[in-house]
Formats: sequence, C-alpha cells, structure tokens
Amino acid sequence: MASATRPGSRLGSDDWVAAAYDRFREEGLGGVRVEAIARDLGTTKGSFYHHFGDRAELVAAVMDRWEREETDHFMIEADAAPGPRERLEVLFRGIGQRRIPGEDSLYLDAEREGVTDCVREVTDRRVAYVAAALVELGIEPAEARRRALATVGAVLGLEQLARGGVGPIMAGRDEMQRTLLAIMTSP
Amino acid sequence: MASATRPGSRLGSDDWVAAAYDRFREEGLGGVRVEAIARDLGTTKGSFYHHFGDRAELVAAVMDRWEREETDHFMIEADAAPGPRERLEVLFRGIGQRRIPGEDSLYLDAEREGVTDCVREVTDRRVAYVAAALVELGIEPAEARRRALATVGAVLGLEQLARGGVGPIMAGRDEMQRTLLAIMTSP
DNA sequence: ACCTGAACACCGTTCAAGT
DNA sequence: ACCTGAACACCGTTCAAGT
Repeated sequence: MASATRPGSRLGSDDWVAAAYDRFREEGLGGVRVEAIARDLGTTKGSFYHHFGDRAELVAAVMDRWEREETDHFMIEADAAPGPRERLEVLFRGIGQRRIPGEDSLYLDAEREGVTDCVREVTDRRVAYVAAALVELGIEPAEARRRALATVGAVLGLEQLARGGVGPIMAGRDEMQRTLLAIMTSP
Repeated sequence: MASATRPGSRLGSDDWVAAAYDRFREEGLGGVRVEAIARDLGTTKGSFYHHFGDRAELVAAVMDRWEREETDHFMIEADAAPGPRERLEVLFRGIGQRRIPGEDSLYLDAEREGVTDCVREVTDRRVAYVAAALVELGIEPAEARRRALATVGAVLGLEQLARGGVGPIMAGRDEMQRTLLAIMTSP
C-alpha cells in the first residue's frame, strides 16, 4: 500500500486519513473501511477509535482533503480561456470528468455516507461559475442562475445515464456537450 | 411485516420476493438483506439459498416487479394530455417524482447492485417518449433525441442536486421545470 | 424438496487489559 | 496516550445434518 508507514512507530490520525485517502482514490468512499485500512497500516481496527469517534469522522476527513485538492482545478483552467463561451466549454468538460476512480461514485455515495454538505458546496461553486459566464453572454442574472442549475444538473444526470449505458451517450459525449452549450446559451 | 405468511407452511421463492419487495418499498435496495428478510419471514437465512443462487438474484427479481408495476404510470397519464407541450409537463413532473420511498435511491443504488440494465431500459423508454413530443413540436428527430437526453439527464441531475440541498432548487421546483421546458422546446 | 444450525469471512464498535 | 485482543451485532454464503 502506498501509505505504509515505518513499522513499529505509532500512528497519528493523519496516517489514518492518508491511508483512507489512498483507498478513496481507488475505490471511492465505499473502500474507506476501518478494518481494511487497519490491515493496510499493519495495525488493529481497535486502535482506530483512539483517533476518531467513528468511521463517519474518517470519511469526513477524506472529503475535506478531496475538496481542498481536487475541486477547483478546472475553474483555474477555465479562467485562462479567452471568453465566456470557451470558459463554458472547459467547465462542461470538467464537471463531467473524474480525475480519480474514487470520484466516479461520489455523488452516488455522498448521501449514504452523510457528506452531502461537502458535495453541495462544490456544486454551488460550479453553478455560480457557470451562471457568471452566462451573464457575460447577455442572459439576465435570474435566468442565468436557473440555466446554470439546469446545465450542471444535466451534466451530472447525463454522466449518471452514461454509466447506466443509456443510448449513444458514451459515443456522443462531445456532441451532447455542444448541444447543451447551444441550448443553454440561446437568447 | 406485511408479507408474514402462515407460519408452519413452507416458503416458495415468491414469498421471498414479496417480503423483499416490501423492504425495497420502504428502504430501497439497501434494505433487501437476506438475513433481515429471513427474520421478517420467521425463517433462517440458510433456507434462502434453496430458492435463489445469491442475493443478486433476489434483487433482480425485485427490480423486475418494480419495472412491471411502477414504471409506466405517468406515460399513461401523459397520453391523456391534449398536446405535446402538456404531455411534456406531465413527463417532467413524473420523471422527477418518486412514488415509493424505496425509489429515492434507485439511481444511486442501481450500479452497486448490478441492476443498471433494468433502470436503463426504463430511462430509454422515457427518453424516446420525450423525443417524440419534441418532434411533434417541430424539432428535427436527431436534435430532438439529443434534447430529450439532455432533458431527462437534467431532471435526474436536478433531483440529485435537490437531495444534496443545492441552492433554491427545492423551493423553485416548478420554476425549474418551466425553465427546462422553455429551453428544450426553443427553436 | 425444503429447512435448521453452525460455520466462515467480512464489516463497525466497544472495552478490558496491556505498553 | 496509544495499542492489542477479544467480544458483540450485523452482514453474505456454504454445508452437513435433519424432515
């Protein structure tokens, strides 16, 4: 395991978070299991409860790190784009994309794991960013906000459908993004 | 439990499905647990494996029944609407709605539970129905198909966001539906 | 043909006992 | 202050033994 620590030394809560994050990266939140991580660390699951109240606390710590590290990359990328239209293209691509395998099921897992607030915050930021771009394109703020919500919702929903294998989505991903962009920016 | 059978009599696989469906209704697929259902039926979990190969088979049977019973209601309702526009309104409302608590997490659970094919089939039917209504409104078939996908995706995605509590979605559900309808039917 | 009871492997959580 | 080891309750799955 990537996070194996020098054996013999005692563990801190950060060691548990690091090992948990490794598992999240590859398997999603479902992979963040106390007993399995204890195995990764070469210790017993009993010792876990000297660092955390329960598994939910560990999951929350993992999500904190995820939000800090993996969340704003494509907004930074979009900022470099010349105009609002190009910015939207980058955003559409970015919202639907997953950088690490663990993110694949994040929206699916968030509710069951009690981390909807974290995911919501990230989504809020994205909606606001899309809305700002639409305002730049001449759409009035209230309508832009509604369309931004619809857009982000559509990208997430299509992602969901694509995983379910509905129709030609997987094949026509770019096509769908162009369609969305055209519809959402129409006057 | 609703499905408690006359005690003493032996059980058939249909008894297991009935009891499982009761649990699905109230708790979703996550509630379909062999040991818990055995308790509901007043038997042991060991006996379950004389009727099914594994839990996945039971889950598949539950989904079969769900697809037969809960899936086409709002299309029938929509058929009664006077025109395509009214039909779309009924559809938008219907797609986002859940009739039983267990459906709340269906899209979330489908992948983990290996029942994406069933959900996909239902979604396919809905996309086709929306596309047909858009064609009736004068949009050419290929574009109608793309927009129908975007629409169903958006409704599902917004549902997901609403559960996560993003922004004013919960408050402005009707408003979002009107916005979607306006955007998707624009020439 | 169906069922029971125990077993096993995997979880999360608690806690007495050790260092 | 941290850790181990065993325990408990909950899962899915298997299987010998019973009816």
